[in-house]
Amino acid sequence: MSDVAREAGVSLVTVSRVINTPEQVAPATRAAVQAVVARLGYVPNLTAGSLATSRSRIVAAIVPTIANLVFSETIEALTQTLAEGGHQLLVGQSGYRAADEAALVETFLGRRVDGLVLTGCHQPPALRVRLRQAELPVVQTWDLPEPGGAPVLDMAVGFSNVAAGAAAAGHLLGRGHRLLGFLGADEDRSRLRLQGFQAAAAAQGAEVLTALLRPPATMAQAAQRLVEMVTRQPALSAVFCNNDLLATAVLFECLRQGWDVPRRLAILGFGDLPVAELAVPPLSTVRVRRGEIGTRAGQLLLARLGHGGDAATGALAATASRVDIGFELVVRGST
Amino acid sequence: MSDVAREAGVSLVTVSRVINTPEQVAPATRAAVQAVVARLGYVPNLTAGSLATSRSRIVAAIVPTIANLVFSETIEALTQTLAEGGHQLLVGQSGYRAADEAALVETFLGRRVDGLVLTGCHQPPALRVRLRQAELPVVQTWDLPEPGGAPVLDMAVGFSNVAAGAAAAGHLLGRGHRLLGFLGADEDRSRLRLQGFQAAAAAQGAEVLTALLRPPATMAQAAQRLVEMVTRQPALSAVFCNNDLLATAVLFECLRQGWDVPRRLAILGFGDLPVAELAVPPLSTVRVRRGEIGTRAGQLLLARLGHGGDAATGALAATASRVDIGFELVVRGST
DNA sequence: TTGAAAGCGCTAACAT
DNA sequence: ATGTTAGCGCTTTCAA
Repeated sequence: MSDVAREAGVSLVTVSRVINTPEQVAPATRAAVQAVVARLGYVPNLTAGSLATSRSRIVAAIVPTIANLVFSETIEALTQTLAEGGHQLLVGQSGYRAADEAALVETFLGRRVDGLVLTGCHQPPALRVRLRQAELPVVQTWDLPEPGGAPVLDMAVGFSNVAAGAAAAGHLLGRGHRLLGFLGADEDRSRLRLQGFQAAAAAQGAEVLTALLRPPATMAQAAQRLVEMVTRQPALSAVFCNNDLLATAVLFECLRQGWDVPRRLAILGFGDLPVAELAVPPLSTVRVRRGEIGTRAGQLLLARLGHGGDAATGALAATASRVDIGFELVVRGST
Repeated sequence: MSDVAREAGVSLVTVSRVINTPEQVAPATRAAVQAVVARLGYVPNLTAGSLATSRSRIVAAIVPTIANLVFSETIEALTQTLAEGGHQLLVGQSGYRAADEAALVETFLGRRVDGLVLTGCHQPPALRVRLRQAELPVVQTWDLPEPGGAPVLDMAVGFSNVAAGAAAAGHLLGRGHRLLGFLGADEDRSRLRLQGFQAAAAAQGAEVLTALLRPPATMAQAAQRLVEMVTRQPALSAVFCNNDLLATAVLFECLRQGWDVPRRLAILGFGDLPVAELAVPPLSTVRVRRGEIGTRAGQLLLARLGHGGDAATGALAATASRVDIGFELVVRGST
């Protein structure tokens, strides 16, 4: 920067202003400095800027894994939204392990990230305390705290997985099924859906067979567990798969076994991934707007970080800091 | 840090050493400092550290989109590998747009990232120059430069997409098909495969019908274009889909149309995603070890950044800086 | 084994 | 509209 200043015959601050607040610099001076910047190929050091302003323009997100369309679409939208606000995204993967999540948070705090996006709302107490005292904008995503549970840490975007599970059961019960299967990964959100699913089934005196797969749940596991379930309990007539990919695996397995879908076995998926609509028969599923979770999370953060916002806007954002994006039951041919 | 130093009765440097090179500090001092660190909940500011050392411990990666299993699995492995070496990953999405890619590179250069991972090896000349003069470790991934094309910028991990396309055609031709279909997104890697595919077909006097979908290619587009192709050219007996998801869409469409797979239409996929093996019939496909691309890219960077490496190791890494991970034709029931 | 001094490259606050 | 001064929080000499 001092090279540029010298060559342009101005001081350091002027160069700084040309880069950050060009409108504050006289057009002639600005043009001269910009010419030197271009000629020298000068790239401002954002690290130094961050140190001076104590704002990194970096946001971190922690997801269980990025190799799952469910999360990657959220991250895609988040990256996009943040980029529009001039922020970059640092990604961390917890692998569904709480210890890894805590370690990642620690690293990100060290980087002085401007905000943090977490997956889920069931952080261990120690981590909750840590985040509180860090006074860092935090958005919890994907689940929303259930009444009576731990409150929102700061901001949250998601929906009630318990309600989604209940809606899934409601649909299948409405179709006359009395023995339901539940196939999902053994992780937070899936268990919440199971909770709602079981409660709704129990309320109508129906039974639920459960298969929780070790995360990350694979399609092969799903197909195998399905066959086991049906073999052991031939009365099983409907299964709720906690992810459309698992549902697709189950659908193919039925094709292989010669089981008619939905007559022999009804299949309900989750997520409404592209495959759901195109499958034969098309999959009934619970639609969740994954991208919107990322977009809203990004917007909440940007608002908090004072993008085009005065105090009033900040206050507004604060009131709306718990966003329920809901879910939608999409009934197609598989149920 | 000065709070810690004062409380522990030592100087700043000592605290710094306890954090970065604890073995250089006397055990008693070390323990005392660590106790204060814990008590105060001190988190070292990595931004300040980066400024002082001019090493950010951040690597950036640019992919077309993260919401595609093809790339997200690479990113997953890369994140993992880098994390083991104490580096974090900043992600950027180009959306298949060269201008966005260049803008992202500029931002990342400003962050003084320690390394950069790019998708593809067909960067525009201006960007190539920029990267050269930045003297930044760069890994190009997914394609490897073809002989006669632009050389590797610095390091590369990938395979020959042209050869993969040729292998795909070779397989279908060997099955006796004379009129082949090609279904893929209109983007670099897909076009390279098309190139190899067409060349191999032409060499045996076979014809190729091409459908290039605007990226990101959707399953719905694929199903629709397939029907168009088959309707117009009933002699079409085999189609190479440039992604197993597109192949799955095509497979379902055949089921819907009542076209037997592989007898009426043979389907060859690309990638060997989990769905390929479980589909009915299981999809023949071209297997690419997506995770390994990320792992190897991460290893190349860490080696270059001097992890456990002396000059000799650095030299070794330099010689092996073009890694061909190959591909593998997996023949299953769909061809 | 520990410490003092001098930056890293930038920006905030206050001049002018 | 532009400049001066004083840091941001750490690490790197070099010295003790």
